[in-house]
Amino acid sequence: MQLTPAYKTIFKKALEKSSLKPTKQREHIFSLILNKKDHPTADEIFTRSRETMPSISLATVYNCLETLVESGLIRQVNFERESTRYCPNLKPHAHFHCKETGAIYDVDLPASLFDSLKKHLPKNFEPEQIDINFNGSIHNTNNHS
Amino acid sequence: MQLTPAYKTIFKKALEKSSLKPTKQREHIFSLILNKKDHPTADEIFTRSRETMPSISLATVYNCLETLVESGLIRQVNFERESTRYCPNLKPHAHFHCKETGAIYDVDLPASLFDSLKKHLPKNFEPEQIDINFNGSIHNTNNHS
DNA sequence: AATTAATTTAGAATTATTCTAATTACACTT
DNA sequence: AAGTGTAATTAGAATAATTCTAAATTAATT
Repeated sequence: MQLTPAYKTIFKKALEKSSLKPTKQREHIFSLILNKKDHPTADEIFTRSRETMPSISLATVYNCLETLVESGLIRQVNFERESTRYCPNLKPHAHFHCKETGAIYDVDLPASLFDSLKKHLPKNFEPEQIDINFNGSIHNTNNHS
Repeated sequence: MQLTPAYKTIFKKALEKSSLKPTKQREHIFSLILNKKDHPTADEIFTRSRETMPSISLATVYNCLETLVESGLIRQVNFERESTRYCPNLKPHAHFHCKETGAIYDVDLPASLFDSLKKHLPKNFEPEQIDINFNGSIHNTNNHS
């Protein structure tokens, strides 16, 4: 679990901007999320972290995730009242939640779609974040090939 | 807290379709949500319910809300990991969550926007529900009038 | 009225997350 | 290199929304 030099710079810059320190734990958790692009929960991240950093605590995982979100390095994803999940994809996208398997998929969307959504807000509403979540199922395409 | 005859019919029909019974408690909670179109939490609904139905229990409120959602009579709204809120507006719309006051506003959207969102899904993804949530703040328009 | 299944109820249990207070690590000065 | 001050980490307790459990009640049907 290592950050590439490029990401290491991004990581340090983002934290410095909020005068937060680039600690071992924060870097470790950031690299874990970057290197396996699923949408893990805090608890899953805790379990994965301990494999290579056995002394880390669950509270630290929660703390680090909070600072990474604040710094804009990762995003939170919430479906209904399930555990919060974390996502390193910072491009404009939505999420699809399969109600059968519980899996979450990124769905890339053009920025223009987000813009046209914003147009429907009253003029004095200032959105900072737009979350688009699909809930449904995934059909098995038996295409007889 | 009374349902109009028209809503009473809608209420009964919707429950019958899932072979659920139109009980006093379910009707009471449905009418409470319809008559005050904010976005109350289960606990707020519990408190309001007790004013006119003092014997109702919190578990029943949760049970009733679940059946009303299943029957398609109301919608759930979730913001981050705050308490689930409930919404009687069944027209296609999004929600705006003000991070300063915590208030939630309905934002009407044309059905066409939901359609164009769906076009970005892989063909075998079948969405049942699309949630669009704005998070931000509301600017004070000091228009010197 | 009797039967059966669904619903309600109170309170216990669960679970994700946050809080608390103590310890540790780090940056900066001397 | 030692001392100082602030931020971060840690373990475990606390919180809060929700779900579960088992008993009691209600409603629909024979």
